[in-house]
Amino acid sequence: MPELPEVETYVRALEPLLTGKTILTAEVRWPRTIAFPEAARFTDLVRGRRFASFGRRGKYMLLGLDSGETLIVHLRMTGELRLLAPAESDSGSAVNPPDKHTHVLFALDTGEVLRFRDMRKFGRIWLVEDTASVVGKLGPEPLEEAFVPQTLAKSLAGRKANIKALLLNQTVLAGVGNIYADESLFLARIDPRRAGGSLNLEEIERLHLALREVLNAGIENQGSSLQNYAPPTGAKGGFQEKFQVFRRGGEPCFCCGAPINRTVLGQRSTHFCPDCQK
DNA sequence: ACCGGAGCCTGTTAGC
DNA sequence: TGCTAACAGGCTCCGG
Repeated sequence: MPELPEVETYVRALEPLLTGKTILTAEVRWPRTIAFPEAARFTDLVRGRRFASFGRRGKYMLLGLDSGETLIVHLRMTGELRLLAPAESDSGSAVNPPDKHTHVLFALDTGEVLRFRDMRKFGRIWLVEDTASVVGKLGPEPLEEAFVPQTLAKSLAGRKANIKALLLNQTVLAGVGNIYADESLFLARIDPRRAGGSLNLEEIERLHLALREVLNAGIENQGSSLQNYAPPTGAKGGFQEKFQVFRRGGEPCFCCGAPINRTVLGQRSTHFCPDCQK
């Protein structure tokens, strides 16, 4: 569920917490979490490395190390990173022992421990020299200036899949997930069931603007906190308070009062106003 | 090239 | 009240 605004919030929070700190050791408890390289090699390679840079591509966090390699973290649905103070991070500590959902631990030179937890075990971590091997196929960043309506128009041209499914497709656009897809389509007043290729230029311009507005509003509110997501500082995001349609099936549209429709598109629950969105 | 569906996971919720 | 089944949704893989 962490999407672009949540991951951006995460990276901004991690930067001051981790900059300049060194990984003494890493422990992998659920090897499948490490997508690349093999877990034993992963722990070898990160040992003694210092956090040097912080970035994001789509829903991927890019944590640059002083070796030149990049630690890439994808939280998928329920992943989280927590930095624990020395007093509470002692592995034998009764204060705050790692639970069964803690899959990777990084002991830092400050005595702190960075824990990767993930209830659903979908989250993944890579250590690569070339980030393109992981994020190279992603579509454009929706908040960068290079992303213009024409970019979107090219990706949608001739596509028969519904626009909702295409917005979730990370090769069309990087970083949009179920929440921000539904909210953007509502703001753009476009029916999520429409074939991507059926949108005219004016609708694509509306959608382009809506995507940027909704994603920026998400970042300004530090993301959306539903069941599982909270930034590493522990403070919760607030964008869930601003939802117009997401998880509002059956409730009245804030714009026209019609009950919000809930259906499934692209294997995802989809929420829209049948009157406002055409 | 494109599209839709299965599978990966487990805690929470809905329904009998 | 207690059990089971559906649901949540990020992504990859596979068949058509």
